[in-house]
Amino acid sequence: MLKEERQQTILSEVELHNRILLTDIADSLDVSIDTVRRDVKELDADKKLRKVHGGAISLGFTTNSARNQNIYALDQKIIIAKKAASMLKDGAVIFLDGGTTCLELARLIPEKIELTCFTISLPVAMELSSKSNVTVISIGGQIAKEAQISIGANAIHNLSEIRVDFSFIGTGYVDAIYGLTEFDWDIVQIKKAVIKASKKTVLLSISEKLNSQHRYKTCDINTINTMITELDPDNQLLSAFKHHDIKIL
Amino acid sequence: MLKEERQQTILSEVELHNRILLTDIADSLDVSIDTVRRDVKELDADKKLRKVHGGAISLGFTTNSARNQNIYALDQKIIIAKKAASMLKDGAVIFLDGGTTCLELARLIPEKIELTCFTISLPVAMELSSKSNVTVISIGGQIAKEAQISIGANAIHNLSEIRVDFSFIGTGYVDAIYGLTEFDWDIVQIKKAVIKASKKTVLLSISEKLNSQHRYKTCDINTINTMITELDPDNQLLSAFKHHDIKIL
DNA sequence: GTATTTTTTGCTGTTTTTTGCATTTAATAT
DNA sequence: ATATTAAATGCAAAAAACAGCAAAAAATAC
Repeated sequence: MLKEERQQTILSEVELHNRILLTDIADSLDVSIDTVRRDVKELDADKKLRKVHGGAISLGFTTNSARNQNIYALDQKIIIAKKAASMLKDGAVIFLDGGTTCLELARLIPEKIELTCFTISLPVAMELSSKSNVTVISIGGQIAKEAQISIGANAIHNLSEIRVDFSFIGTGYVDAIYGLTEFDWDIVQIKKAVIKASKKTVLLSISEKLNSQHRYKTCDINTINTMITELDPDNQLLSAFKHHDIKIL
Repeated sequence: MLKEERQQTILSEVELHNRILLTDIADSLDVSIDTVRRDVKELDADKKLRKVHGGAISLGFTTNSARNQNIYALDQKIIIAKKAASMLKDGAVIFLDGGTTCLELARLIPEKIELTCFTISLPVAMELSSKSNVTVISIGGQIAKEAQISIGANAIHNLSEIRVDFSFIGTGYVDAIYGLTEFDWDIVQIKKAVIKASKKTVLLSISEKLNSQHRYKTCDINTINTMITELDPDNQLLSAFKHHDIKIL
């Protein structure tokens, strides 16, 4: 690999993630840390990025508004994603659901944690593919157009052959009594398969969805091991869930 | 070989692959490294490319790989995609490979043709999911980060369980004698599985890739049933392929 | 046609650049 | 404070660039 090419890669990684670790780059480019250090030093001298202890950060760190599309309740979802990210342990094997909250989580996965991540979501897989520390495995199947996730018998079968440490899932509706419910039958089947394939299931949901239900049931609320909302765990709105054996973050 | 001719070759190689190594060029053109060095030096002085230590880089090469929006030779790829789209029949079951040419084909699939489309490519699957007339099935597997396609044993296994009418594939390099070759071993394995899963295989390749080889072989040229380039089928450059049992579009 | 000049090309030895490793020094975390 | 991690430094091997030279090829002159 050419030196110039390598530096370009480093630069685009920095632009993409706003910050990088030298060790990550060295690993993903398969060169020594010294080489990366020297590259970053040069790029810093050329004012292409800013070198910091252990890594580098993008110059235009503030003006990264391009990505901020119109995701509903993005701020809340980022809060949730950050809480969820704090649960990630090095070497873990996890599953990520579709939906904008899980997509935020994918974006916020720390660069220093090695993960193996299964997903049924095309956007999540795309996002994760830019992370050198994450091994991404896409679950194939028929694509549900709206949600851009794999569904159907094939996806369910594929899920039946794995077992992950944690799955992070979203839901259409959640209620302390009725549990997790969905508008869509196919989605329910997939989520059931996901839960079955997980040692622990983590529900990510904005507080607006609390105390709502719909026609098809995914699972009882007890099936969920951890529930994450944007609220403080002591918030009154969550009290109904505290009677169950659910950890609230 | 004429000097002009050689420099033209170097230039198109750079454009095609974004970067070249001087040693590779010297090897493939069968001239000394010094000659290539001098050529590249001249081309650099003429601002046709950028010379770097050990090789040269295309001027339009800014961001590394997958995420750069300006697709090289887009016009030619659109011509190819249009020709390929004309092969599509209502009710067909097809496979689409990764790569920018196949992505163009995905974009150009007519709205009035009902299709079932398998793919290993995340961007292709995303693109197709916006088309109401196409049933999309994603082939799961480990995601190759650069190419954003599913690779590995799981993907190959999944492919072994399907059989499509047509597969549209790209290739890194193609030659009338050496057949289809790639830079990457994993990619070769996947492509082999794709070909096996297809009744007919259609190769999409811009003409610049003709008469080029690399280290790992995907298949003989005879394996391909139809070959589509941006050129007129009668073009001289394609004559070497006419001796084989290949339909040229 | 031949002779001469110019250009091109490949080779040789030398210099420079790049890279990885080991060691020391500095910074950060616990 | 101590342990851990990153940075700086010097060094050596490998690769690439460079300069100069001579043979070959092409262009030009005679």
